[in-house]
Amino acid sequence: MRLSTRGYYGLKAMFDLAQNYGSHPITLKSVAERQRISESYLEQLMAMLRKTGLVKSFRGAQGGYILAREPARITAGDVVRALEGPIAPVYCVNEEEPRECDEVDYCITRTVWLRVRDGITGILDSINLADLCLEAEKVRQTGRGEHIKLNKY
Amino acid sequence: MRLSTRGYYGLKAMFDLAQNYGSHPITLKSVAERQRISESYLEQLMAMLRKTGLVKSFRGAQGGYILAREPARITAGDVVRALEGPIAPVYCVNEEEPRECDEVDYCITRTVWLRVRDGITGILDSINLADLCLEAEKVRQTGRGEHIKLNKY
DNA sequence: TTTTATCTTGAGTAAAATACTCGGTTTTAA
DNA sequence: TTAAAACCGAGTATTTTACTCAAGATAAAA
Ligand code: FES
Ligand code: FES
Repeated sequence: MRLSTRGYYGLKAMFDLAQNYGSHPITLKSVAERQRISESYLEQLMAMLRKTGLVKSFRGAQGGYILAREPARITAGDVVRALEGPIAPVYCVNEEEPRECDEVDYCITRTVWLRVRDGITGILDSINLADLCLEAEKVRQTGRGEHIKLNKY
Repeated sequence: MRLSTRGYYGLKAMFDLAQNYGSHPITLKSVAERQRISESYLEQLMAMLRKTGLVKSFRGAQGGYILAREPARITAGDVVRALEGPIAPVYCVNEEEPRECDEVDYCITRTVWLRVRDGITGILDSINLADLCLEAEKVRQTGRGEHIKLNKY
């Protein structure tokens, strides 16, 4: 029940861009450094994010990446779907092309995965990048107190 | 964001045992047939379920498996954890041994995964095998109407 | 115009995880 | 005694993950 590092790194990168939203393009290199992601790996992720229209890129010197729209209009769900494909704990409840077992009689368990999927998507779709920036701002002001508390896990 | 087939098959198998709860031990072979799981693969899964104390086994002729306790006291979360390990969409929010990134400053994204994890565990822990049996019973009585509706996905 | 910073593309790959299979051993009810 | 089961350990093909690398395209700046 694990996300790959694509979603993990990807959300970090998008959050980084969100925090720099409104200024000049941000270079992949600087994102990679701040977020401690391999530069060449992040290249691939950014390519996916660009292809799905979540970021815009500018080539050449002074180039870089910016969010394709306001942080408030990009959700964590958008990012995860761009990098990991449709959300589905198991094949038969895939968001896009669900496949069914042969024997419907024995598919009661499917309702479990359906509920799990809807739980996940509900949460991911309810969080946008502006929320995260706001939270970061709060953490910065309270001297990270709040964040430390979260780290009890 | 996908479960492996272990959790998928495992829940099916446990549901099968739950439906036969109270009678004689059920052979692995018959579970495998009904649920269309490879017999030798299911062997491994049952071994894991036995080691975590969710099922009891009886060897020899007329042997088989039974649930180790009432269906109402076994949750989907128990089954998934037994087969896939602690639930964690990303490493740093692992239920058991969370690892943190080096830079707490950039860990706002962690709160997302934390919420996702709690969403998943909340759902999985709230569903027990007796619930599923009840649902199956309902489906059987209403001629599967309800189940078909769910399959719109 | 040349240089340099940057994105872009495609190919390649090592390691891990997945989803199994198989053959043999042990146990136990009939 | 026999046959039906669980048990065990090893092996393996395939897929996925998590990268790396090198060459090319583009555009701003010198
Ligand atoms: S449709 Fe997937 S469990 Fe049956
Ligand atoms: S602790 Fe995992 S994203 Fe920072």
